[in-house]
Amino acid sequence: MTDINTKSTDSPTENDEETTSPVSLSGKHEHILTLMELFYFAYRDFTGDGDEVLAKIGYGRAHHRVIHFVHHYPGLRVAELLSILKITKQSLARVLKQLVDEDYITQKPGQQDRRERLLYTTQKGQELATQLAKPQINRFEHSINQLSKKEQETVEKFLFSLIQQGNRHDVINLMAQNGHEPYSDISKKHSSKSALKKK
Amino acid sequence: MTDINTKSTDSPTENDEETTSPVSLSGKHEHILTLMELFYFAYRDFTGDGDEVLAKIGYGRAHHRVIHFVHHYPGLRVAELLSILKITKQSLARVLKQLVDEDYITQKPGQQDRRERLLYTTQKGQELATQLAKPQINRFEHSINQLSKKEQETVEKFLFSLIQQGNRHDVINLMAQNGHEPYSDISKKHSSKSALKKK
DNA sequence: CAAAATATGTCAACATGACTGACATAAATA
DNA sequence: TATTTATGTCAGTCATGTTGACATATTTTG
Repeated sequence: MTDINTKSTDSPTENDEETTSPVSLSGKHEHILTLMELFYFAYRDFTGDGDEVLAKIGYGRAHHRVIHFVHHYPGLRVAELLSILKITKQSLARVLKQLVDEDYITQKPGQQDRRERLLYTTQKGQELATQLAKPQINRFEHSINQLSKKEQETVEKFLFSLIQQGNRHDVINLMAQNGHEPYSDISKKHSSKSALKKK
Repeated sequence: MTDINTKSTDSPTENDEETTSPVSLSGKHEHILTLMELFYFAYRDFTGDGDEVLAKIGYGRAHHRVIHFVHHYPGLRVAELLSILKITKQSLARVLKQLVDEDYITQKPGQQDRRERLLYTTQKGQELATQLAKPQINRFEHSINQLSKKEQETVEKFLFSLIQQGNRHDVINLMAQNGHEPYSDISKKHSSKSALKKK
């Protein structure tokens, strides 16, 4: 009941047998749903940022993600990348192979464990990574600059807390590689048995 | 310079011809990059929430998105859905057809404009929508509950500001259908020529 | 040291969900 | 009446995800 669509007259007058009562049954969580949608819209536009550049070289968003993480975490192992992206080996192999073949990424055996193939961006890869990152960084910079330091921390805390419990250690460990301090509550104990970290 | 990977000994000693200097050349925007990654990880886990339920009925995330928006905005027009999802008609048609055929969604001609096919969830569709929403709502609720009212507004403002300029009106107009007030700065003027709103 | 475990790569086959571009219909509008 | 609009549909293609099996090199373990 109660009509919603200010837009097109809605309120199915006839043949409303099985349609729902227009207004959000979700009423109770209306505010949360709205926030979820803002999150969705933000991500939708965020991921679109690199598309033009990618299209020019025949790459997709999967390539973008790979090159981003390899660029930001040089020496990343394949297993770590898989854990970050949460896709299958085969899925990664396809895009990674292209990136390696086309000289955006190189692989080097680890020194301690020579089974590992540590990933690095080449000069060419760095240039691409930088180009792809530009619009996304701008987007985030504009948004974050409208916030106070304290507010920025709030956002950071919020985003971190949205991450699946079991994945937070991995994220912390990953980011620690670039000198980042842990996040609030989580980093109290644990820190070993991560799916990301080495052995 | 400066070594990064605490993990596996990195620092490519030999054959480091074209690999990059390990540490983030991105140094300047290190903090922004980290925030972007948190955003990515949060979204990654958020979207995974419905997977089990979806798998049981042979649906994918595309179905989830469609049923979510139709459920939350009963009477949605196809054109609005296309504008929300930013995919092509054919892409939408495929999943929408399945949802209609399998009685999760029904279509009714608009009263004013009978060319329109207003979308509504059926009883069955509502149940599915509710089930799919549950884990995501829980995720957001937990996170948002850790914040003060003021902090919640900060997060909302931040997410909204991440949305592409040209798309913000559409989002506002869409959400207004469920009685939501505009967001901060943006809603000063404009409000007509939206890609979403009716004629 | 031999056996088991690990890190990675690869192959074949397949599913989902995007895309393009063309064309059709019904209904609203100029 | 002619045009535009909202929607649907067809054919074909591509990007990216999946499974499961198997191969190789290397490290770790009993």
